[in-house]
Amino acid sequence: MEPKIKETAWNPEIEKDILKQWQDSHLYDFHPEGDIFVIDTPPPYPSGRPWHIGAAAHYSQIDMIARTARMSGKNVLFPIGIDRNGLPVEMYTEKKYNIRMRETDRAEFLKMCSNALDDLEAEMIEIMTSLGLSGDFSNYYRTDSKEYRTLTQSTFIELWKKGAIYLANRPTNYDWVTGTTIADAEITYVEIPTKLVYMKFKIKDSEDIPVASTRPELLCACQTIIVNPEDERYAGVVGKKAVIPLFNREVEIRAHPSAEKEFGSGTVMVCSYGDQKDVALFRELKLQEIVAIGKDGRMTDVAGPYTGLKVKQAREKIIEDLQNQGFVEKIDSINHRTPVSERSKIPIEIIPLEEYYLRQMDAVPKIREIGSKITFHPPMHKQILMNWLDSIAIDWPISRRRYYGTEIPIWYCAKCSEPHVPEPGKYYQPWKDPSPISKCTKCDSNDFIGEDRTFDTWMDSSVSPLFVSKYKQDDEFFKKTYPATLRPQSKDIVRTWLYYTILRCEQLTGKAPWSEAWIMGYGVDEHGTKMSKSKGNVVDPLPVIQKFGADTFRFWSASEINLGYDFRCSEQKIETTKKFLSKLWNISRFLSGFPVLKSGKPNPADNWILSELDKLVIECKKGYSEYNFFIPATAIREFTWNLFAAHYIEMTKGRAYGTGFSEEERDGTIFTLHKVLSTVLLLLAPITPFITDYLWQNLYSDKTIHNERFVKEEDYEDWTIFTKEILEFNSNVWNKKKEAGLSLKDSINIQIPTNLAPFAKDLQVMHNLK
RNA sequence: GGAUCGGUGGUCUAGCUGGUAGGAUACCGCACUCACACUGCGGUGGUCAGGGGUUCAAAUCCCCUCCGAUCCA
Repeated sequence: MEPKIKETAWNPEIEKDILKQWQDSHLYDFHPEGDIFVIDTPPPYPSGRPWHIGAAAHYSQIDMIARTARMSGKNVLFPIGIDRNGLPVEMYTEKKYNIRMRETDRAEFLKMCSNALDDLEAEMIEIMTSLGLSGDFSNYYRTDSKEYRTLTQSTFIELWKKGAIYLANRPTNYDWVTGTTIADAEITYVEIPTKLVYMKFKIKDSEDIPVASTRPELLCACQTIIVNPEDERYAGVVGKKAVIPLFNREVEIRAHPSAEKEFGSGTVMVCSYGDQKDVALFRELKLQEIVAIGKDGRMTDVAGPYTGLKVKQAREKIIEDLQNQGFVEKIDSINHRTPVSERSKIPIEIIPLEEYYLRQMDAVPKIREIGSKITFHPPMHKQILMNWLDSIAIDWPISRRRYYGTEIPIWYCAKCSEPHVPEPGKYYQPWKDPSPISKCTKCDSNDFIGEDRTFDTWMDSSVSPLFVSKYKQDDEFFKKTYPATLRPQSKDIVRTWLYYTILRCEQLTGKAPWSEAWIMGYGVDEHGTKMSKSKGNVVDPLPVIQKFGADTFRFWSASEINLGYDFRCSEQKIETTKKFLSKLWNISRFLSGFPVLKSGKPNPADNWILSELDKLVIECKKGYSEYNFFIPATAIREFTWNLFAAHYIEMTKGRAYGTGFSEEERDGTIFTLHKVLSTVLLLLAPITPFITDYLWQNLYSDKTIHNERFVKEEDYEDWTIFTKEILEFNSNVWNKKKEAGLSLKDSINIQIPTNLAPFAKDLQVMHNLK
């Protein structure tokens, strides 16, 4: 019999034609009716080349979720967005054009950022398309678009009017060279040779204690000394007052576990602010802050004789003075892990600045309640959210001294400084737009100054479920699509994106933004370490996909990634995954030589494989219901390769060809062969949409597989009790032949076990038994 | 300092409501050319991180220690 499929291997080039077929037929268009399933897709950030291979795997899996929902009969809204706000693109642009943001015209700088993003975005879209994502590419959105930024600003104005926003002075990371607050993400750590100075602090009625510090210039801002509670050396001085050298001010000595016994002297002076640890301790111990460093990077007047000196100069001078007055015990030279600004390369300072805050402290109990009702896949990652809720200590600072972000829509009265927000529903750029407010509500002045700061990008990202559901734009659509069904994302941004989204959506709508959250680990290199450009272990997904095809990449992703755990990315593993697609292809090629029969009377071997197939269907359904594609991928591969092809097809080949069997016996098998393959194709369709659609349309239908529904289990009589014995018998025969130096085709005399009597005829033909 | 996850043949991974440690890859050997060399069969290789406990029985449950990854401070 001539196989209908001619080629002997799956050719990934075919994917392009299939993709075109899908696009032309608008196969994945969303219809807002019936049973609706909304995915709150993460908009990826195009911060540079190449895109992370782990991200490509991530989006492949999100697509599997969409396809799973579609095959379960849902109408799926699978939006595609690109996140374009924030600092990384500013840094990318500065580097690319060798310019500095603050020395460039703002409008011009924004244009350059936007152009840079366009290029990076194009490649991202290309990867997403070629992966076969069934998302809505024709309406893809950008978080820096007028529409999106209008939403961010409108929701801010809404919350402003509810009194959820306030201005406060708090310690923030500050880069005094470029004059801006910076986020933790913009800080890098470098080892810098530093002097660790052991200073003598006097104590009343006790011996002096040594205090080691790398920041002696902050002595004037010291508010307490801490020692480890288990440190016997200092047990006697806890609770006593120590005198700060040079400044003669008294501070209390306290016990605190964050003091390391092994580091330096075992005592730590806590100053406002040497590092993030100091900030936490000031907050925890409710200490009064003393601002020692100004925005110009110089010591303030609390530094007494050191006022006006730059931090580095002040440090040198103070060490000299301490030595001259006998306060120095010794000085060690150490390499200190110092936080520096990624931009200016100088150590950052932590200084209090006035920024806008969004109230979140009072919302925590409500968020905890909402969070507990959201179904997490896998359930263990709900803990990340709950732990975070327990540790929230301050409100959310939302203003940033940056350019490429959504502008904070506030105008200040030039006379009395009273802040005014405009009406929601429009996009405002206060740094260049004329004031939409005509008269100050406080002093009647008509002169205004626009705010020049932008929002933290999470202010934009946290309203994504509202944007995709057309909040305040299309009420009818909103009612049908909000709350969304599921939020897919990676686990490292649970504390940010997931948390902020619940917070903001609850504040605005009073509801949870989705009922399910699907949390993925992330891609690490083949040795298990994080990929980063500096380490040079980044794998570019584009050539890998071009070389092996999207389906190979997708099947690798499904079979390699256990939901919620980190996964390793190795090109070699992706390559070997291709073998399975070849196996599937060749099984289909073999079956394509037989007519497709709609029914047949199954023989014992057919009953056996059909009941194994039923087991597989149940297993896959379990995996799909949890959106854990690792389960169906590995189960299908195991079944197809090691049961169906290796044993069942070999057992029934003779019968399928019909030599020495009745027509009824033959047709029962041909029916079963197609029944099994068509079921496997349906089960695989969400994972490998290209090859399954191609084979489906060549063998079973003139329509796409992607309009089909999942098969249901059929409750066959259970023949799986024979599985173990069949496998053992076959293996036994193959081994005996090998021992005897016979070819697999040669005849051999082996007794078929009585248990396997129902399969005797098939086994006899298969092994050419005497 | 806190949290989460992990430590199983050279490498990677499944098993973890306790009952002979499974698979992939690599390596070695053999075979066939039948839908498939992108094949089939077989083999070498493991004190399941270490220690203690519970049990007739522990990779699996409990405790401690060590190591790694990530996040938060």
